[in-house]
Amino acid sequence: MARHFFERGAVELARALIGCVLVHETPEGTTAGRIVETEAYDQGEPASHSHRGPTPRNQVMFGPAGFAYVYFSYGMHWCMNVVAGREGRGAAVLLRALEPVDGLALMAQRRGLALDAAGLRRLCRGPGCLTQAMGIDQRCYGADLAAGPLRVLLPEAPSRRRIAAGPRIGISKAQELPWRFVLADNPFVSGRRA
DNA sequence: CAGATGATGTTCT
DNA sequence: GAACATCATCTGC
Repeated sequence: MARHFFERGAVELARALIGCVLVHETPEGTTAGRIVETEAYDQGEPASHSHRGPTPRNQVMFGPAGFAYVYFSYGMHWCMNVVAGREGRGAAVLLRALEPVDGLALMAQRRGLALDAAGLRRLCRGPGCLTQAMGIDQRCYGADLAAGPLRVLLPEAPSRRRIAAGPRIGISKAQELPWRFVLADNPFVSGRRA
């Protein structure tokens, strides 16, 4: 994926990433998933980690677009963002769910799930779940998503995308913004559909 | 199905 | 001390 693809505002990038494929090559094997749910975060609204300016944790959000912002959530889970916007703007897109595409056995092993219908649906449903399935953690902080072992690809066969927007999940501020995007009617999205 | 709750560590006030 | 961009598991419909 060319750098140019990522260089736009978080809301626009959140829509554009729906249907793209996230790949991670590790010594254990390769996993890949189609992005079916995203959320936009920008320094101009109070729900964003970048709202109060750069800190050691969020500094990559203020750098150039197309790099990974990975943070530790609730003492248990890793969450992954794609940095958006121009350098100096704290903007990023949270990946909330993937449709598993490749390396399903490795994903199931990392998640401790069986590869039956129920396990398959839960493999990458939720921001903490998809990072566990893909083997994403603090080592991926700042990773270049345009080229490298963790990267974003355009879909091989771009399907017609019906994208629905709604309020973001799990936040207490700026709840009115419809900055969550899902691939409509996709069974792998987390939470509610809209 | 919906709603409540505990586990757990980092960051900020 | 509180808040937190979560998840699995429990309860009661």
